Amino acid sequence: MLISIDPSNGIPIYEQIVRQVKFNVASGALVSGQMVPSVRELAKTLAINPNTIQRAYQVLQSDGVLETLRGRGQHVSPGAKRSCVSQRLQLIQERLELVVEEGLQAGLEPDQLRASFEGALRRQAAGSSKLADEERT
Amino acid sequence: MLISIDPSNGIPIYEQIVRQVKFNVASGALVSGQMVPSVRELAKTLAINPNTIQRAYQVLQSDGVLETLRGRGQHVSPGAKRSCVSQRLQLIQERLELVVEEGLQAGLEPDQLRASFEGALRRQAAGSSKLADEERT
Amino acid sequence: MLISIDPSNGIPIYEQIVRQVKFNVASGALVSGQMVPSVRELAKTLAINPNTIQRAYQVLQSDGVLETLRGRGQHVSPGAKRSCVSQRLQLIQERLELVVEEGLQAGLEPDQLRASFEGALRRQAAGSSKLADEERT
Amino acid sequence: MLISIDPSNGIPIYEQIVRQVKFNVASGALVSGQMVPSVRELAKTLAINPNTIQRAYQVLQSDGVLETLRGRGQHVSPGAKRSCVSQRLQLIQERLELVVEEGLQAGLEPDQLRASFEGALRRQAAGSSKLADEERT
DNA sequence: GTGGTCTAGACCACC
DNA sequence: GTGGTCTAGACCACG
Repeated sequence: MLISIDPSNGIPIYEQIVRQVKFNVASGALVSGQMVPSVRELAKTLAINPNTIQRAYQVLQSDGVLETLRGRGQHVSPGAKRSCVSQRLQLIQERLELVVEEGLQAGLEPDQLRASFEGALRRQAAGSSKLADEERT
Repeated sequence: MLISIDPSNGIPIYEQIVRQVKFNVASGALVSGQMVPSVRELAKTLAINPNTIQRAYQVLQSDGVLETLRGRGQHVSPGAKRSCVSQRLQLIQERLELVVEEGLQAGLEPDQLRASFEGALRRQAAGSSKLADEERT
Repeated sequence: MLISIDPSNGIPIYEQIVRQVKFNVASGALVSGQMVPSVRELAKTLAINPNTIQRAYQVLQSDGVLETLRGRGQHVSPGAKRSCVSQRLQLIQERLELVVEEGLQAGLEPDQLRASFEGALRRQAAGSSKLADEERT
Repeated sequence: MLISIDPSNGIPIYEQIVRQVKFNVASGALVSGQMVPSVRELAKTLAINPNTIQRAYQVLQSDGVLETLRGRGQHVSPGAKRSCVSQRLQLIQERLELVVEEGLQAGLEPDQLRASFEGALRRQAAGSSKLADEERT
């Protein structure tokens, strides 16, 4: 599992952790039942106050992503992957809906929006395939 | 000009005002040279602290949307419309790019994304035309 | 609104606050839209660290009971009463179910349980009416 | 004797063990004089830290349920059954009292509570008789 | 004035 | 060793 924090980007640190853990669960980098680093350990590796990690883990617990095993630590709860993935897809859907709405409100024709969309798709596909190529080397 | 504030949606109130003024300029509801309400007046009609209006106007000034006429108040600067429109289109473009990127990262196929996009387009087109119909009555 | 804290009863302080606020909402002592004391104020009156109050309010927010109004404080969200009441009734129902289950498992006959239940009902009714009488004086 | 542990349900593991041993004594699955598994043995079968078993046994000793036989281990003390049964009945009584009290406080009428109680009784009776049927097969 | 975040350090129960 | 709670004090954005 890889977590990286940017303390100066406006998003609260605990929130960054929450998102990245959910992202890791959704992408399969963290599987159900797997232990996550202890509060103190993660705090040390990220050079962050343990309270902040604690808070992130609390949020993840109340979102049903983590479960604590008494005295042993925290692990990814069963079923977490499914909920994280569906959450993520729903988020994307909502944002797509929103940007389309704003585009139409701004006076863009559906065809103009469609062209922008296809352009974005081409650029991103190119970028990611380039990345994949680089990884292959 | 129509401005509506929601004090409990997380977005700072001054930011809500900035966005809605820019929106109104971009859509033509506010034209260059037109005076905007004074700080005190707007504060009273929105039932909001004058400091907040003041701050919103400051941001709009430094963004080149408003200009102070000494002793007479504020008016929409010449050329504001063009910059607001282009800002808006750029913002939409960026967000579209971003949501496409996330969708691909989440493992969606381009065709799935395209289907979501077309669905959103249909729904929004239907919604807005219905709204226009209602306005016509 | 009346909140009283017992720092030595095992239940975390923030949890005691959460429960009592929900209780007050359910009983109508706090109505939708009403402001609750500010974090600092409540902290002072209860002689408790503001962080602890903050935490209680956070929980109440994520439970949909409170909403923050930017820069002005927190108020009871619309619809909070309904959800608090239904939560409470559901809790009572679950506990009743549980105690009946345990009673039967312990070998008690339904009639014995019923007698205990009626006894409890009589005692509580007597106690509460006595209380009501005392309040009347 | 059957003991099952859930490390992620919030109740301390040693407490879960204490309850289940008392339950087994009350129900007759463990009779006075019968030896209980050694700390190490139970720790191994439950895959739990021996310290935890040790603590559970300590509590059971101070509650008068278990007795140490020097060098031979622990056995159920004489009279343990009676005290476990009475403890259990008292606990049930208390909880019934409490739930009735809360129900009345929540504004429920005695008749409503009674209806809930009878409903719970029916459901549990049905559930347990079905279980008994299944066991018979 | 308001809430929100973060740090530092302490204490506790549990395993 | 683990997580959970609490205190104290600081800083920030917002109104």
